Amino acid sequence: MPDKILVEATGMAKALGDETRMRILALLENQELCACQIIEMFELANSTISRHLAVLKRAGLVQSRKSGRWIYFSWVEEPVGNAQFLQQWLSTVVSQDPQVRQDRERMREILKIDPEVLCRIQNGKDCC
Amino acid sequence: MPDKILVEATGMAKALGDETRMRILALLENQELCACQIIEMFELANSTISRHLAVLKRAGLVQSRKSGRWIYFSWVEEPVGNAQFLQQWLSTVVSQDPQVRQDRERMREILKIDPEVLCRIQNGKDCC
DNA sequence: TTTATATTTGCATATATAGCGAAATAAGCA
DNA sequence: TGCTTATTTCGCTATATATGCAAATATAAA
Repeated sequence: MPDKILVEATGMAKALGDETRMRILALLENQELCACQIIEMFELANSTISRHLAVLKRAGLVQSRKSGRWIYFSWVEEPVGNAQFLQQWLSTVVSQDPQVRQDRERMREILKIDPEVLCRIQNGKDCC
Repeated sequence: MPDKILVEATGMAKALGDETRMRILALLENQELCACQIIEMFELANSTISRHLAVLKRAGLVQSRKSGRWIYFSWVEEPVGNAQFLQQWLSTVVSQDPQVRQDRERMREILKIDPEVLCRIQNGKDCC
């Protein structure tokens, strides 16, 4: 629990002030996802998504854990202070948003694909 | 109540993602202030503060009213949706922050000064 | 109407950040 | 030990935005 709560809060707000990051957080609400699954969701370079995830992590909004070859991201468990409040806010936001609903449907399809296949597509030399 | 809640939420988060704007909001929590009083608080050009206030207003976090020569800013009354949630969050944030406490003490002093005098100082030709 | 003045807008600059591709890192696997 | 590969970091460009100064706008006062 930091001393400068306002500074921490500002940093978190800044992290939330990007639509892509908001959508990433929406996907992570109830489940953890590995980077390649999130990358597959957006039409952005994997390096870009990686950066967004780093921003969210640095702000204290998500956590990550390594498992085998993959890194899984999720909302921070048992949040306190600002993180707790903002998670509650996000829950209400994402529950109402049509874009989020659409993203989640698409994520259900992505989850059916073996992560190995996803990564091969994303990193393979077989370009468009 | 907009359709794209996530977009609105992102816009509000972006508006909150600046320390000066956070401190302005903290000052406005329980009282309305005219622009010149807020300007006096920060060592920034009056145009800069004006711009910050415009950002907060456009995001739906503050409102303004004209009275005579001055324009008074305040938190939106009877907020709904995102604004309501964020006001609650801000209330908890600002209640704990030392910087905010310091700002408020200083604002008490500023409020003792006649706004006419403040504006004369801020706009007068008698520069440093 | 003319003058004074509170706030905003326009223009210019500096910094921050989102984006991509390529190279680097790190972690299994053979 | 090498080899493969999931993710991150680096170098770069383009866009966004925070800032100040000066001009414009809007309102009150004379």
